[in-house]
Amino acid sequence: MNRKSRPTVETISLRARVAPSTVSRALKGDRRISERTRANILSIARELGYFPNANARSLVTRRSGLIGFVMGDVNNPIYPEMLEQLVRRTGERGFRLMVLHAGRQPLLESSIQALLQYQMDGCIITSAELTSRAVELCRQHHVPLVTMNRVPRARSCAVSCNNAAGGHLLGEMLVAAGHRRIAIVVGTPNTSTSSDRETGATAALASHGLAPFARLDGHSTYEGGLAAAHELACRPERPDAVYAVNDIMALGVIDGLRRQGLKVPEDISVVGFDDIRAASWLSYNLTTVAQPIGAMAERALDLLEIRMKDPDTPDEEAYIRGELRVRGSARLPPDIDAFLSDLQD
Amino acid sequence: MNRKSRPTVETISLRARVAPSTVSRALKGDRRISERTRANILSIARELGYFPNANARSLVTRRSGLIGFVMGDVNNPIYPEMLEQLVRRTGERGFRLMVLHAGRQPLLESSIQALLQYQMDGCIITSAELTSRAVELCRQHHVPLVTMNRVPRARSCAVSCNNAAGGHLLGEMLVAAGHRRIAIVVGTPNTSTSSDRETGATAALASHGLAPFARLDGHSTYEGGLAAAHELACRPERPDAVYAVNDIMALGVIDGLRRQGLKVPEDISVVGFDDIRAASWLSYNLTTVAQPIGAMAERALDLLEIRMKDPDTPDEEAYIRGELRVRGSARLPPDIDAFLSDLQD
DNA sequence: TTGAAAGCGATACCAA
DNA sequence: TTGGTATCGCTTTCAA
Repeated sequence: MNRKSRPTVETISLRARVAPSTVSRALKGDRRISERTRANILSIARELGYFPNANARSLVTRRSGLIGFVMGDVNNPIYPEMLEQLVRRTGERGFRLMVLHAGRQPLLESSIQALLQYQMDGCIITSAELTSRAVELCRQHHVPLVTMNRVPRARSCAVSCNNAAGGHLLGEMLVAAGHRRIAIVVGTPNTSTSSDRETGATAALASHGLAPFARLDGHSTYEGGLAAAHELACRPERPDAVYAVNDIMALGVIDGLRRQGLKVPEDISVVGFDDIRAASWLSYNLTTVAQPIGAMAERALDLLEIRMKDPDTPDEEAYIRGELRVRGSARLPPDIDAFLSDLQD
Repeated sequence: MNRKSRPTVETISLRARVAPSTVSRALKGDRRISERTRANILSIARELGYFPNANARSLVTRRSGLIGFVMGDVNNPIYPEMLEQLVRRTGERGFRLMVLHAGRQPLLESSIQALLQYQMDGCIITSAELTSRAVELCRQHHVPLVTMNRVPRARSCAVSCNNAAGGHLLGEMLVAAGHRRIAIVVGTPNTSTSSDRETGATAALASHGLAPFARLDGHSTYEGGLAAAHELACRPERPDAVYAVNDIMALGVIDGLRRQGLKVPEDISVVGFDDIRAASWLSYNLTTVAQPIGAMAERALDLLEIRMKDPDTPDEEAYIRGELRVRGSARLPPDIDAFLSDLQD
């Protein structure tokens, strides 16, 4: 008995005295196989510790069960949080997640190619850099693609928080709280995430006859937020509130303002967007809009699976509403309860 | 011309009027192929946009180029940081990383099986839960395995920060700074990471005739650190320093102490271990020992690759020394320069 | 230096 | 309900 080589369908078929095709069918629960043979085959398989070779299978079925994931900057905790959601949910659906890339640096050509070499059934992208090239390759090779929290210029499916609505909400809240000099710290330029969150807020301000007091680039990093705060704090006239379009920058903003001796929210309000774990840490206690990453991950996989079955399904975009998390980093509107209940409409 | 089906070796062989085997050899740079045919084949391949089918290849070579990764709690940023290192470095070595699991919950049996079904060439584990079962399966099926920052009871390769040495260092530093009532907040019970970091420090204390002032379980989470701090702050006699065996708990400790009105480090020193990004955030400015995750990732892959080539290579463990990062959360020894230069020995 | 052909392990079609 | 067999795309002997 050769213990080195693992059992295959053939091993089982020999033992069970049936054809390999029968084994294959029995193993995947084909209805046409009699209960007897099937039970027999199953027991042999179990006894042998058999499990199918995914490579051989995908060679013939042309479906690998693999989903590629292109991940953004791991220093923004929202991405690891998305990863966790995706890993669990892909597993539940019988797929596996391959991380093709992680970080701010541009996506390598070789990483995109892995997508094709391994015959991935789909791909999810949350990174900003070089997305268009990846989108192009996916289209060309009919690999279903969903961008998460990123609506690319090139067409593809997209799942996103309703960033504009969230930004609007935050803008409204700041105005309702009496703020008039509201600075905005934007993130990675040319990303829909940043611009939607920004325009949502500016629209809210505009509806009250206000314009942003200032607009700074925070590069979607803690350090960028820190630098933006320094700049704002040193101006002759300071803003009375800062809206950073994501939490990681907002934390930097808070720390930067405090270093300049300002109190948050007494001297200046700060709000963010995402609701990463650190937003609820006591040092920050950040008011923010929670990104519904669980629902987003679920929807992303839905969109992918639909297109695996029918590649001709037209692209679609899904926007899922985020939820306001009122904490302590921003002054509250005097009529906060009314304000919040108005949101029900 | 059928644009639906992708080119294969056969497509190329037909065009180049050579045998498929010749194509295969030319593509992988076999020395025996003449420069002429080889150049021809290469140009045709490029023209066709050919790339090999990894599934077909691994079916025959029995090497998939895939490395499985079992990841710990994503809310501890050290794991995403490890992920980033691993993704990049596996890519550079021509491998791909498949995330089998992420989070605190126990590893599913199905995730372990994916390791086998996809014929992974190796596996890296950083999670604590159910590791032993995974180790067992890997051994049984000859899948090289390295645990990162986790030395399991069951035998396998392991790469780790020199946790004992790091703990010792922190203990020495706290004592040198004049602390006498040093509390320790431990992490996930029964993990070598936590216990080594603890015993390293207690040994240092013992060498000065001290014992830990208290020992609390922080569950390796921010919230656990917070709770531990509350408990310590409420005692009739308080510690004058807290050593949390990882940064994420240390941040919780700091926030917890501050909520109780204590100042860090004026009233109480806090040190951690890992040097996650948030450790350097201004609100915390945490003194800690940096885990050399880049070097650890590199070594983990080394160990894996060696065993892919020669499966009989005996297990080994690698301990890489971490580096003290002196910041502002702990009182400094009066002779800090001397203390630091002593570390050179 | 190149070709022919035999697999790798599973699936799926066509028969029976 | 089951069997036989071609096939997926690539690699690898063994010959030439």
